[in-house]
Parts: sequence; structure tokens; C-alpha cells
Amino acid sequence: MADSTTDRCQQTPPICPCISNLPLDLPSDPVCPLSLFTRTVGLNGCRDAPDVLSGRSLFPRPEDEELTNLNWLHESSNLLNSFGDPVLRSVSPVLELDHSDGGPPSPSPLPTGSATSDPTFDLKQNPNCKPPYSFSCLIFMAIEDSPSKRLPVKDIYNWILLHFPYFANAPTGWKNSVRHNLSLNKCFKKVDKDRSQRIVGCGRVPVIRGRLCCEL
DNA sequence: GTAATATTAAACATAA
DNA sequence: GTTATGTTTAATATTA
Repeated sequence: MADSTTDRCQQTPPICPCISNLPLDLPSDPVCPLSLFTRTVGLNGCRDAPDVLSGRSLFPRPEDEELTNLNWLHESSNLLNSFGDPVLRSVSPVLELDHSDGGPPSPSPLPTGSATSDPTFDLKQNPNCKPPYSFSCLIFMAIEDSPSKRLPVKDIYNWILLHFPYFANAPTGWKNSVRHNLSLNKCFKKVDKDRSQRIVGCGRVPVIRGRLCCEL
């Protein structure tokens, strides 16, 4: 394996800026329209989530005993709406998301250094800088940014490429990592395409159970 | 030093 | 047969 540390622009990612903005008024157990999947929003990767979310009775729950269980995050039926578009804007170095008309996001550059609170993540100065987000977080954001809250893998790829040009020039192994995360991480669940009328092919929904969040 | 977690790579299976 | 997708395993790096 190549020395992956050499192409990483940041060395000590800041902690979880999106979660830090998370309004924690979480309703209980919304169910996805497909009924097959409990729509629990979830992201792995934030070791500080329990701290960030301190004061909430998110743990423990019997079904949350697994480390990858992210129900705490997914207890909001519209998590990223709770985050708000500013959050998505804040995490994408290239996009200002404007979904007010339901249309696709249109790329527009952000001010230098606005992508995250990490001063080392500067798209203008480092266009190929690796985003300071875990794959779990990227996948989560992609899914949550979709109107139906579920995406086929290809669209997850496209979302990541659209928002983070780093991956356009990155080795294709990142797609394998995306798939690996989708399979391994319990915060994502596959949706049977036959039960989804809004997507082509199978899709993924984020499932928040446990200790997920963005690692920043 | 240890455990947990993330990343990356690889092999393999399955479906379109 | 090819490609995309999905699962699993393993090695390695990072962090608490």
C-alpha cells in the first residue's frame, strides 16, 4: 500500500463540525416509507460523538450495543434538514446546495477555507486535498442529500465526485472503500429496488444507530 | 502497549 | 465475457 499519509493535507482533523451544529431534537423511530428499513440516520467515524451529544439519552439502548449502531443519529427523520443546507454547504468545498426548487445542486466555489473549520482543508490552495471526512460521512451526506434519502452506489460515487474533486484524480480504490463501507457499516442498509419507486437500481439508506458522525 | 476505528487493497460471488 | 455491485477478509495507520 502506498503511503497514504503523504497525500493527506490534514494531519489532525478537527472534530465533527457537522454534529456540533446538530439540533438534537430527535423524534423517535421514524420508519422509512419502504417499511422494510427503519430509517435511522447514522454515520460512523466520530469518536467524539458521545461528547458532542452529551446530555442526550442516546446510549445505551439494547439494540445499540454494537459499536456501529447509530440509531442515535438516525432518530431524526430529517437529519440533514436539521443540519440545514448550510451544513452541506459547509462540508462541500465546491458546492452551495440549493435544493429549494428540488433541482440538482449547482456547483459554486466557496470562499477560501470555508469548507470546514479545518484551516488545512483549503480547496483553492489544495484542489486535490483529501476531504477531512470519513467515507462513512461522505456516504451519509450523499444519501441524505438525495430527495428520496436513498441512492444507488453509482450516484453515491457521483455525489462524492461532484462535491469533492479530490476523488476525480484519486486512485479508483476509493470506490472500493465506499462499497466496503456500505457493506460493513451497519449505518447503511440496502434497499430492494423493487420496493423503491424513486430510484433506478438498488439503493442505500443511511441508518443511524450508534456512534456515527463525521470525522473532521 | 492495547483496543477501537478508519482506510486501503484484494478476492470472490452475483446480477445485469 | 464484461462490468458493476456487494460481501468479506486482511493489513496498516491513527487515535484515545
